[in-house]
Amino acid sequence: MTATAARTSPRKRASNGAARRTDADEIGLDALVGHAGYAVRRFQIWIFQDFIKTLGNVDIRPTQYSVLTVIGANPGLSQMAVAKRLGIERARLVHLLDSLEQRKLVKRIKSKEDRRSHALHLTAQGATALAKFKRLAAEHERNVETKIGKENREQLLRILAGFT
Amino acid sequence: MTATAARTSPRKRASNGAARRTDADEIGLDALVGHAGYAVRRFQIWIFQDFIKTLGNVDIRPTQYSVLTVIGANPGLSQMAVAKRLGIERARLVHLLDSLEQRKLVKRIKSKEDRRSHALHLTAQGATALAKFKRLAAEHERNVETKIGKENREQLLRILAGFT
DNA sequence: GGACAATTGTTGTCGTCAACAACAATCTTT
DNA sequence: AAAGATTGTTGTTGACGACAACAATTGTCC
Repeated sequence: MTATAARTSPRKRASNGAARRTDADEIGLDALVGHAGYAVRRFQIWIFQDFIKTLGNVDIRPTQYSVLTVIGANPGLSQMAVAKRLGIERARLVHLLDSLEQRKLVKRIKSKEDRRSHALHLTAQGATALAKFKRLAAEHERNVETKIGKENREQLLRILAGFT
Repeated sequence: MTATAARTSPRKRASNGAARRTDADEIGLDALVGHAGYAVRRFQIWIFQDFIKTLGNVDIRPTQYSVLTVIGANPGLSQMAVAKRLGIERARLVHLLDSLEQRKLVKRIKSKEDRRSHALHLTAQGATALAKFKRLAAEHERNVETKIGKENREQLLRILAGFT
């Protein structure tokens, strides 16, 4: 069946169909090449791994970094606003903030205007920490440049600017 | 409340620091803009959601599609080879194949050459199903084109070709 | 030829993450 | 005042990546 040139063929392919190139890397992807989603996914995994490794000493993951950055740039936002801006669920943000608050990087201040919501702020410690994180994140960004090239990275940012 | 210009202050920022632009979308991202990882992540989420929605009727997710595609293009591969080629863990592939085998799309054939390994093949049903999946995937790919533009999509594929 | 290391598929655990659903407290609307 | 919407919270589910351990089998090395 399929593309198997079975039986009498000189190329080793057993009748049960076990191909003998298991270890080699010449495995075709067929339709997968040309799928943007596949390439983007693989690249996203690589980029996150590099981010996690580069910020490994300070133990900050990409999502945590994005939360800290938004709060730092917009002090006083509510959890709902941060979640909506970053495209994460408010249920998920609760745990993220629990962690960041335990580490004394962020504080929740009960709003007097809307007693349902919390105003989010960096602590003093959080502000200085974020400055360090940003330096490491810039280092990570240079790794990306090295990987795909300076112009390619800029083109990528232009192409995907609408998703930020 | 939200847009309420609170009490006497002209500029809305209470003493507790609750900013009054919770619902609006003019929230700065500061350092996040310029981070390739953030843009790529957001784009990847969008693209996967569109894929899942477009292939929703046939209940096929991106990872499942990639496995079927590779097996279809390279019949007889071992699980190890497929896992390595797609960059997924062989432990994870076990569950994926369990599901696909239950749905009669894939079959594991015990290899006689290496009795540890399984030769992976599409079933006849799996082959015809994959043809349908590919048509739907092509439709999804057109959605991507519509979203970011034809040339941008092609540039993206060129830039990220090294990760496939 | 036989001990030892490596590989393959499998099972299991852990942590991240998206998607929902439900809930109490609190606004908003009418 | 009553009904509806919003905010933060808790919980569940499932996909996914990363590890670790294991039995069966193969490869290697002496």
